[in-house]
Amino acid sequence: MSKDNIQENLVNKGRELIKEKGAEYLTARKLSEASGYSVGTIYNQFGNMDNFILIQNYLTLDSLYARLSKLQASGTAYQRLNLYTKEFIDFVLENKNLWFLVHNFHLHNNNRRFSKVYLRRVVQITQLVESSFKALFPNVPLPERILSLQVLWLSLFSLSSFLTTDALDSFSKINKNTLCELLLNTYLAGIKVLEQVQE
Amino acid sequence: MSKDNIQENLVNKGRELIKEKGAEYLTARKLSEASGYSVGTIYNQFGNMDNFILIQNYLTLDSLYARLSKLQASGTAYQRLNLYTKEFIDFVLENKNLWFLVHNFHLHNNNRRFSKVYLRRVVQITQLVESSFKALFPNVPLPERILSLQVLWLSLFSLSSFLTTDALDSFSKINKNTLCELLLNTYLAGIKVLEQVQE
DNA sequence: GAAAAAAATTGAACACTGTTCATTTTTGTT
DNA sequence: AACAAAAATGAACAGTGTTCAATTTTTTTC
Repeated sequence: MSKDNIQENLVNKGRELIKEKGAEYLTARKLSEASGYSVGTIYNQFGNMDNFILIQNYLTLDSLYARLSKLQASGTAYQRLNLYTKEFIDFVLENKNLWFLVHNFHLHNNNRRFSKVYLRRVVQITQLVESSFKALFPNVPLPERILSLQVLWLSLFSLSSFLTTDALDSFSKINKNTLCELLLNTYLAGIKVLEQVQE
Repeated sequence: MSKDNIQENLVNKGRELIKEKGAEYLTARKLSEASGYSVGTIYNQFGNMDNFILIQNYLTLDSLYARLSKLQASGTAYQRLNLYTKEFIDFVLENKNLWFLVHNFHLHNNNRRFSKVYLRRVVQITQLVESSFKALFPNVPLPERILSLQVLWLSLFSLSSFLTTDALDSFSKINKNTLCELLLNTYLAGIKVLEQVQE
C-alpha cells in the first residue's frame, strides 16, 4: 500500500467497512486496524471522525447524483419523475448502510451549519428533479413550484430513512417501492388539481 | 424523595433532563447524579438505557395521542385531518428533544423487533386518523384506503424528524407548518383525483 | 427486640467510544 | 553523513454503557 495517498486508502477502506459491517462498526480503532494506519494518522488526515463521515456522505451523494443524471433524457417529464424516484429507492436499498449515514448526519448535526460543499451536492440533485417538475407543471408559478418540489423531495428523502432499516416491517407489510411510488403519484395528482383550481 | 417509587422518580428526572438539555445529555451517570440514585439502581430498574428511553418514548406517544384525541369530534373530516396535522406539528415543535428520541429509536433499532406495547401505541394514533380518512374517502376500497393512509402517515412522521433539528434551515426558508400542511393537502387532493378515476 | 435471611443498593471496574499530544520514525535538505 | 522538518505513532485522557462482588437496608423469624 503506497504511502502517498493515505487519505484515499482510508476513505476506501472505511467505505468497505461501512458497506459490509454497517455504520456502527466504523470506529477510529477499527478503521485503524483494518487499514494498517494508526489512530493518530486518521486524525492527522481528517481532524475528527465526523469529518471522515462527512467525506463518505459526499461520495454517497455524488454517487446518487451520477445515477439520477443518467435518466435526464429519458421519457416524458412524468415518466422521468417516476424513474428518478424508482432509481432513488433502488440506490437507497442497494446502499442501506451508506444512506443510513447520510440521514444520521442530518439528524445529529443539530446546531452545526451544513458546509457549502455539502449543500452544493444536495442542490445539484434537487435541480435535476426541478427541470422535470417545470415541464410537468408549466402553469404553476415559480415560488409555488419550488415549494411543491421541496415538499415532495423532503418527504421522499425523509421517508427513505425508513428504507435503510427494517423498522417499517413491524408496522406494515407495505412494499417499500410501492410506498414511495404511491407518495409520488398521489402528490403529483394533487398538484395537478391545485394547479387547475388556481387558474 | 420517597424510596418506594424509584422508577417514577427516575423517569421524571430523566424526562426533565431530556427536555432541558437534549437527548445527548441523557447518560446513565448524569441521570444518576441528577436523581441521586446510583448507576446500579438505574440498571436494576430498567435493565439498560435503551429500555429507559423506550419508556420515555411510550410516554411521548401517549402524550401525543392524548392531544390528538381531543380533536376527535371537531369539524368535518377534512378539517379534522388538518387539525390533526397542525396539532401534530405543534406537539413536535413543543417537544423537540422528546420527539427526537422517538425517531432515534426507530432508526437505531435496526434488526430488533418493536414490542407489542410500542406498536399498540402507534396503531392507536393511526386508528384515530383512519376514521377521518374513512369519512373523507368513502369510495376508496378498504385496502387502498389503508395503504394511502399509511403512506401519508409515514410521510408526515418521517418528515417530522426534520422538525426536531434545524437541519432544514440550511436547505430552505420554508416554514415548517407550511411544509407539512402542503404535503397533507396536496396528498389529499391527489387521493380525491385517483378515487374518481377508479370509478 | 435481637439475630438471621432476603432483598435492594451501591460504585469500582471492564470494555468500549472519540480525541490529544509527547515521542518516535521517516523524509528532505545541506 | 548530519541536521532539520515533517509525518506517523500509540499510550493516555475523558467520556460512554454495562456488570457484579460487596455493602447496606429491609424483612422475616425466633
